[in-house]
Amino acid sequence: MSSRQVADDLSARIRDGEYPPGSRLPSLRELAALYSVSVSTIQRVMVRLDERRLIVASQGRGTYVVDDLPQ
Amino acid sequence: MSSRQVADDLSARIRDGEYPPGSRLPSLRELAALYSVSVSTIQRVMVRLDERRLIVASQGRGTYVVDDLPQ
DNA sequence: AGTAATTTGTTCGTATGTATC
DNA sequence: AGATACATACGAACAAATTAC
Repeated sequence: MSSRQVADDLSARIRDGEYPPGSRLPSLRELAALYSVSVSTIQRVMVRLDERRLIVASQGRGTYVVDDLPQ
Repeated sequence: MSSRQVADDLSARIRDGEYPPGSRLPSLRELAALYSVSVSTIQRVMVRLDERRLIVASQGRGTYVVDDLPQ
């Protein structure tokens, strides 16, 4: 599974409210297990979501859905 | 140097015409050497530029600046 | 109050796979 | 066939934040 596919899936889940604004996403390791891909791939996924302004990552804390989704 | 810093720098160079539309960017290894970062970081940089619709990567060929830059 | 341990994101380095030349 | 190039995987080390003691 490619980083773009996973990014699109996660983006959709965020849009659908499965991960609402302000909530914390599963950790990179957890997401890797969820999607059966490597942590490296999930890192590229997170970079995509970051560029899409959907998440904000914080070292040591976790990755959070932004308060105000674009559009 | 972070992947976002490198991505911002490369984006600016593309915008400035240093890497014009249709041209091929240096290879991942070359870029890694240019910015004194690892190839892994450059890969995340490329994902950012891909999300910004500035480049198109082609396996086995290289990474090219898109013909029509956004905006 | 303070420090050690844990968690989590970030970067690094290497190896393997796939595609192109 | 061989070399080059991007894509994914894996493991390790690092840095920042939190938790446990």
